[in-house]
Amino acid sequence: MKNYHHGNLKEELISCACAMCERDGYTKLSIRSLAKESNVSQTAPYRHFKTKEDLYAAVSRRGFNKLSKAIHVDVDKKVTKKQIVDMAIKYIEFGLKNANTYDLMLGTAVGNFNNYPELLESANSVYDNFRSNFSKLANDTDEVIAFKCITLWSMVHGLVGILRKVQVIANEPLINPDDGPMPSALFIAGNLEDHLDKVVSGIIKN
Amino acid sequence: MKNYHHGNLKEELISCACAMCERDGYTKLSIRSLAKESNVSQTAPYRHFKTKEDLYAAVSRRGFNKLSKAIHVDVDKKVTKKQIVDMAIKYIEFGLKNANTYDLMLGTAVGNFNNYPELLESANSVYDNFRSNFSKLANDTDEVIAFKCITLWSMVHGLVGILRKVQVIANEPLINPDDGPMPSALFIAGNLEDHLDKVVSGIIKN
DNA sequence: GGATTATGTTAGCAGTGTCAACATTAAATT
DNA sequence: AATTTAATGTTGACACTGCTAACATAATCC
Repeated sequence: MKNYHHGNLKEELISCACAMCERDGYTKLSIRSLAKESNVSQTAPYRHFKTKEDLYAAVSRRGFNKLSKAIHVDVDKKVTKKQIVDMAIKYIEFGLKNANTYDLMLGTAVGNFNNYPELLESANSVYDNFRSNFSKLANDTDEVIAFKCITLWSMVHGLVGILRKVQVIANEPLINPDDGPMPSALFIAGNLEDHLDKVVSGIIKN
Repeated sequence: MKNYHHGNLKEELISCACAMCERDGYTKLSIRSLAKESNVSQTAPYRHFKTKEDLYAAVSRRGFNKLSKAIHVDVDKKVTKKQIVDMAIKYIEFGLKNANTYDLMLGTAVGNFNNYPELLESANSVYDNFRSNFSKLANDTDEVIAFKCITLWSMVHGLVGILRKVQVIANEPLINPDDGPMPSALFIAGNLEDHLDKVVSGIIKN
């Protein structure tokens, strides 16, 4: 046999898993189907991921890295309120455009991030975007900044979850139920900027 | 055999499933383990739930009913801002105290609530608490009320999710990582009232 | 009371996570 | 360079899962 050893299987597995996760949702992602889609034997992935949670962690990490890049704002000293609102919108857009992956990232499939230092690092880098921006907005103590971060992060995280549910649950006329989640989300996102602006105003007055 | 027919199996299955769901998480809840725990054959539950999603929907519905009761405020005409903040705190407490069930309710395990009219009704009743309170707080149009509801719901939903992640991700000193999620949540919840107050203030100024 | 329906059981399929045993290649050591 | 060792692949197997079909029993309806 020529390529008994693949050479770059781990990378290929992760890429493939990321694609499958976003395509079908992480619950449909199985190690066996991943192996099949990658043209290796059923148990080959176990050489690189001891458990399914390990695989989840790897996919999740990619997601956090992507999210971190998506919301990053490159600024030197001062940050304006508008830039924070922009970051919030970028975050929400990521969550809606990568809904399946986002579910994995912020869900409970990976129980404890402490078991996956690299994942923890990537998730931290998302948080650092929040902290960095808020610290450049005003001269607050670390504790106040942390509270602001948690509050805004909760807001945008909640919006990602609720915007996907609300058209089903609330049955409100402001969202067209015939549309998929994306159109309605974009619709709201357009008007949401004002709301986020008000919310952020409330937060930074702390 | 005496009791070949159980008589009240569906109810018992749902109760048992709710307990198992909250105890082990909905991902660990299997129809077969549920059957075993209920002392019936493996496939007996299928007489009452055609698919696993049907079972999820039943458990989720119980959760929404419980949540709806938990956040309900009985008022006649006027609602104060404090009462809205109270409702928000009650919501967050529910989400943290029933974390596993909450994951099921607000997650994607039940894909489309429209397939489960009773579940939809129960979820709607939660939303109605928000709407009812906001409509008694100010004289807004339906559209404005809807936006306020979505904003606040997102806030509290997000907090439920983030408060459980943040002690791991953010590594902030304000939360003791040795504590379980409940103590840290309660700690934050104590100080959170002020923050929620400000957020609600921002929302109702719309 | 007999037919129909509801509700239970047993047997079995395909798919899953995971492990053990084995095969082959790459890397490290002497 | 040869040999040992480690890394990485395969096959086979076990227990568990969702789900269906075929059958058994009990409750209900005419």
